[in-house]
Amino acid sequence: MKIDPVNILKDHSLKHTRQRVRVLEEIAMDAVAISQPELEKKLGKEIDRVTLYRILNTYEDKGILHRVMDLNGTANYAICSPACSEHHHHDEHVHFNCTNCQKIYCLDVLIPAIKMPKGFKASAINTMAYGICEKCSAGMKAD
Amino acid sequence: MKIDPVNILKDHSLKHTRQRVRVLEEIAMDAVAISQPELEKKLGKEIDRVTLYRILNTYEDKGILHRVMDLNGTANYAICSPACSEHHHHDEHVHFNCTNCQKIYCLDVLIPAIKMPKGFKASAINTMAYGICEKCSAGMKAD
DNA sequence: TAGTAAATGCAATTTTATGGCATCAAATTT
DNA sequence: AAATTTGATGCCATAAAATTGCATTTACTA
Repeated sequence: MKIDPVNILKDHSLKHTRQRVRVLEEIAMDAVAISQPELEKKLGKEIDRVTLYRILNTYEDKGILHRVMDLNGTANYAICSPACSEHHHHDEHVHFNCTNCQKIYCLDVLIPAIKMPKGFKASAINTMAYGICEKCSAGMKAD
Repeated sequence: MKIDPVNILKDHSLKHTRQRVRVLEEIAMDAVAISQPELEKKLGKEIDRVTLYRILNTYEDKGILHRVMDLNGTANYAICSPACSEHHHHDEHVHFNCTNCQKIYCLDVLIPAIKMPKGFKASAINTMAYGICEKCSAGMKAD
């Protein structure tokens, strides 16, 4: 799927700014989710720290990015599927957090249906697998 | 299952201190996981903030507690099953995070087996469902 | 019960996140 | 195209969360 930052912004009636485009470019670059600290390291020279926070929040609110927490409670971001809309995310695939390189992958595997106990009404579900990713198990540095 | 803080400490060759016992008591009290901030609020008068951090870390390392992250990246703690041991957690049940009262429940539902893509080796897996818990959907305050 | 090893509490520091506000840039209107 | 309006950005200050170092206290051992 081709990512076009300009159209994404237009579709969500967000102003087209250099900073917003850069953030989307950076996140779309990898097939994996990228963490807030990593983004900050990559973009820190061109985008203010505070602006980055605000852009990420806006994108999450609008359903452009989805946020996944890793083991350390650090936020990781990935592009949402087109099914996502404002205030309603559909990232119902399994995520994989490599314990070696820390990267988070969006796997092309759906989360199996889970029967909830009586009284519990689930509206979203999230599965994270932890282990070694393909790159790391192949012995190459994933960075 | 009956929780006996003193025995738990003994079993893991940890010194028996007032603070450590209190933390275990507090966490064992509820069937739900309790967040670090909540613990801090409850124990702040009797246990120093830093000590609480250290105790929780120790417990997690030893496999006494397992830590679950909620949507906001806040750490939540629950007593591990007896199968947990040092550096090897087995909390392979589904968690439920109520979006109303914020509590995290350990459901008595196992995480379904998930087929990993070629090259990905999962050693642990974690599923969190988000929605309304039984207490909140029954219209009562869960606090 | 004296000695030792470890846990606690406190102060200081670091890291991470948020809020206010002046300035600047993008879209809109004329 | 220039002016106007709307909102995004950057910087400053502040708040909140987490970590480190060290003196003191506490639990276990001999």
